[in-house]
Amino acid sequence: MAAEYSKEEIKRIEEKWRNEWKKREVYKVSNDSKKPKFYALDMFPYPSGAGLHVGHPLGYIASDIVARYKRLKGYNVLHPMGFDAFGLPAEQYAIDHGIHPAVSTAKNIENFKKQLANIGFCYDWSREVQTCDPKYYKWTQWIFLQIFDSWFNRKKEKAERIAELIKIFEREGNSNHPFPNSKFQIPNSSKVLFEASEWKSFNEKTKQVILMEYRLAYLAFTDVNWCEALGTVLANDEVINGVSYRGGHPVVKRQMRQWSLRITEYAERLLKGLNEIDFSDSMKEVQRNWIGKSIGCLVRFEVKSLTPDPSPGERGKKTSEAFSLSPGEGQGEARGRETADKKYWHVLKEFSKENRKSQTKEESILWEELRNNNLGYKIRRQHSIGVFIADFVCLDRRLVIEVDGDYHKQNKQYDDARTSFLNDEGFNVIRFSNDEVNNNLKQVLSKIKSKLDNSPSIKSSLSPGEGQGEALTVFTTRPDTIFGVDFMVLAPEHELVKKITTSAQQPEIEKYLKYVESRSEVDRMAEVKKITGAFTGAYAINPLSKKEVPIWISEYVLAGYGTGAIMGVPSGDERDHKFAKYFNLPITNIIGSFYNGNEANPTYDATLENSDFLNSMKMKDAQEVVIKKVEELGIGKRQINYKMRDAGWSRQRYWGEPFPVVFKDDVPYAMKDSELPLELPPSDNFKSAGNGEGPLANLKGWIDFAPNEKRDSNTMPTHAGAAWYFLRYMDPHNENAFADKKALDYWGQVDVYIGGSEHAVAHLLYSRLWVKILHDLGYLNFDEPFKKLINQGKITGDSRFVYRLRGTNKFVSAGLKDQHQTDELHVDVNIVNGLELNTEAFKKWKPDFANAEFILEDGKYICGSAIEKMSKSYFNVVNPDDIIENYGADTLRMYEMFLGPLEASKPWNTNGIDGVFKFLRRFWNLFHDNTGNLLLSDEAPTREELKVFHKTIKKITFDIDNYSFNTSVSEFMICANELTSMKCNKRAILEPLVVALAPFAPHIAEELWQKLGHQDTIFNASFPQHDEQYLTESSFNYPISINGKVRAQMNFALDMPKEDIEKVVLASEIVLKWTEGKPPKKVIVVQGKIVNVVI
RNA sequence: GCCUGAGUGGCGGAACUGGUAGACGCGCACGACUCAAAAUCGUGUGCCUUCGGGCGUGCCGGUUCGAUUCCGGCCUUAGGUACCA
Repeated sequence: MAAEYSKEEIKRIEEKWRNEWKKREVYKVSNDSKKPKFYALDMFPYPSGAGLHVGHPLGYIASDIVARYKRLKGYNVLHPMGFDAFGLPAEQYAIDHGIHPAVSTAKNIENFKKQLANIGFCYDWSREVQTCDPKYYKWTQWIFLQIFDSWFNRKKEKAERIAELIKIFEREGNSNHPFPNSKFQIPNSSKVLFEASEWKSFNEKTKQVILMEYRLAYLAFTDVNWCEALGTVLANDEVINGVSYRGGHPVVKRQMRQWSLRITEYAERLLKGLNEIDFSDSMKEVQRNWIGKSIGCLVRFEVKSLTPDPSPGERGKKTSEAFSLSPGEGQGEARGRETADKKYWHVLKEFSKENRKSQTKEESILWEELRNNNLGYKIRRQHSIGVFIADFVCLDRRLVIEVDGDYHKQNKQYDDARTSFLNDEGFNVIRFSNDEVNNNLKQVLSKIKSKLDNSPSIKSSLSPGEGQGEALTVFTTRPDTIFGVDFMVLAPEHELVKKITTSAQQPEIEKYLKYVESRSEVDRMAEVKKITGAFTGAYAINPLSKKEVPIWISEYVLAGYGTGAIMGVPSGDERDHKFAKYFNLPITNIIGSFYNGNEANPTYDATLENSDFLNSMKMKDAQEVVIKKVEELGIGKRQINYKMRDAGWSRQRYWGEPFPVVFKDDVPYAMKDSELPLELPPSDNFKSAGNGEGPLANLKGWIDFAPNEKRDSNTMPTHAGAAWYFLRYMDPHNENAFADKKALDYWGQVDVYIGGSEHAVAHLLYSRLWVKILHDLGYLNFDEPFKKLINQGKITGDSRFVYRLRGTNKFVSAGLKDQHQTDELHVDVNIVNGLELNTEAFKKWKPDFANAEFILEDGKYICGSAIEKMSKSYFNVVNPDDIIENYGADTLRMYEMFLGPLEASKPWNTNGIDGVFKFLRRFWNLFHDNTGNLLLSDEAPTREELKVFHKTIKKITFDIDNYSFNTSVSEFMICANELTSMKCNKRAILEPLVVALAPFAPHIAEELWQKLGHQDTIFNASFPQHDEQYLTESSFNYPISINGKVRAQMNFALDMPKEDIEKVVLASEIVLKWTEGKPPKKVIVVQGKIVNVVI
């Protein structure tokens, strides 16, 4: 059986083992094993029509090596593969070529699998998943429904079932769990809170609308990125610089009824989770930026030159006898303006004054307890709300506390009317009898306290200006600069703009609003730094300095972030500074010499000036002081904001998962588990149905499938299927659950996940979200999917160019091109050897070039070159199939690893591949004599041979554990070189060495293993372990350096004392030559490392 | 602008917590085999050099007996991100 490692032999070996592995089911993985588990996962590919180029398998090879290595190390290894098979390109292809996405997708998958098979991966194909398979997406839909059936309990910071929420509403209303979206109000009401009794009185639809506001998957009108050309909505991360990431079509903002995932509720947990997982710094940073947490402060500014035109109308009609309700007495300032009906304010004020003077005994008792922040809340008494005067009220928590005199007892009807009015105004009412106050004051107070504690603070939930007078609330991360506020800026869309604009400024504001409206997202992106704006005519009063500053509107303030309003601090903020300069607004310097008059300085280090009580304070310290101050004054509070928005989850597309819901009376209801999957109906019309409806709307019978019952015409984004596929691999054929609990618990987290960094935000965040939700609902015992993530670098292409003389069919060699007028053309890298063009192949390459003529240099045509991304249009694509054809899969695998660190991006250059091929041949030859016959010796290896072996195993084990594959390939080469020069053919060395090589070059290893006489696959063997005893040395060759430069080497025993070494070194000829006999300044001896003589 | 990486021979890249810079491979040069070429094998290969040595890890400076490695300041480059207050 003579054989050399030739092209034909490689083909034979590789094909043989691919078949044999399949036949013997070598890579089938059991869920039932006593071994420790290891889960090595690749990002599953989207099966594009273009097929694989050499860049694609890079990560797959790395994970394959890890998987095989871990298996040899005694782990039960899950290493699956599947396809992210729903998606836009297949659908676009269908529209362009009339081929159904299911057909083209299946064909592409077939092709991918063939290409992958050639490389010899150890995937357990019996676990393959395809996201477009109804058996798979049944569970994508099912998980979606679990999310739909969940809400986020902020108190517990976790998801819970909607049934749980309904119980809470039935018990206590929503005061402990206000709407996640502070702008939402109960339908047909302006209220944001409701009582248990009210919940019960709501009709079904109202209840459903309210519940929708809590669901983690919800349907709502949202601002979406609408791409007219693609006829669909795109997620924020699918829009780049105002155009679609695929195709580069313009994208505009538009309001549409869309499914969204309430990922914002998980912002903090997604952020915290990053600390527990092993992702690269840059990857974590990208996610942190995306989540965009900023800590700051809300501050309310009163609007001054407001001439309100209150329209009490309805309210005024309600009982006017109300004025005389509560007898009372006391002092107190007139803050009622904010809640009182403006028309009656002057009357109410008088009543309040009167009342305070004649307080009941019980009221006095309670007031003593409530006043001066005794409960931690600011309580006012005899405060007018609308046309009523409340006994006590906490404005921030919107709670009215009343002590009923005898009058109320006799008139229950009256109390109800009053409660209902106060509820409408957004207040909760809590009542106590005189008896309770007299006899059980403690309980009364604790009831009040708990009610207050559980009510949301209005400062966080109110939109600026809402409810109370006209005021606007800003969000700032720099409260320390509040004395530097020179103007206010509102987003053009801000609701207060209409209310505060003076008639004089009306035309200007309207003109500006028109301008803003006319600008597309693309325009805005392109001119981000352009300064525009308009003055409203109104002024705001700085709550701390009392300074009046003008209120402007401008595009640079975004409606969607913070409160849509900012305080302009030109000395400290670049944008504010430019704005002030442009519109000639004054600039107050609060940072002294830190401000140079020309540009803003956002420093935190300055000592404040012109800042009243903050003067001579460091900015850093002033931040806390100001936050405390505004909280004390009740005009602001600490606030955390996130940039991240909820994730749009609807696509106006055909080739995706249908939403498993049924609309009745415009309310979506979950389909039953037994009705899943809701299969994608067959269709040949993939064009958008217009009106923002998806292509499914073309199928009228499917959409309106029953009287008064409708389906959703949209489908889910590709992220849906990809958000949980790693769980399905654990138990891919389960028909009763997305995966069996036992399988989920056994496999747990993905131990290593390898894939491209382009999925940093979308896929990885959504996967993390889905896992967190499933964890909260009790399906998983882990809440981060990926323990470790590695981003393989991109392999770039090495392009070649030819230079054509303008207007001719003559091509000039690169070195001479500067002498002519030429056009640069890409040429197929496969017909260029190094830089030298194969001119004959070039003539055959394209008909146009059949008659090409060449101007050569030194008899050769030299091409130009450049590193670019690998792409068909650059003709620089290298197909792995071609490499395998010439060198075999083992060589391809090792060469891809040898190219450089896995995470670095690097250019592909096939030239170096010979080195790896030669190594494998040399390795093969160690086992054979020069006629190709197996020739092994059973003699005991020498100490030198053992040393080489153990050194190699040590290094390779270390390198694989650290994902440093390029250096392990080097180490194998060194080992093969050394053993070759020793002419080592000892079985005791070579047999375990084959096992070590097997993860990298499985085919050759398996063949040699068989030749060594083994029946079973090499992958059931054990990875060799190194033994330190063969590596310990008794002496060391010390480098002797003089003034840090190595001048000589001297061999000393490792246990030789420093002093002795020093003596010998100083006495040596070489050192004497440098010291010229003078005593050295200093001698450093580091045992086992170095000797340094300083002279 | 901001964030995160990276800058080492002709090229891809090594160098563990500061300790012989350039492992391994490609390329190149020379040699062997051959009539010759290819393939293969062997030797050499950071730069300069007056052959003593000098200079060298993007640049400038610092710490140290000793710095690719640590610190400060810059430059270049890749990727991410952006009127986010």
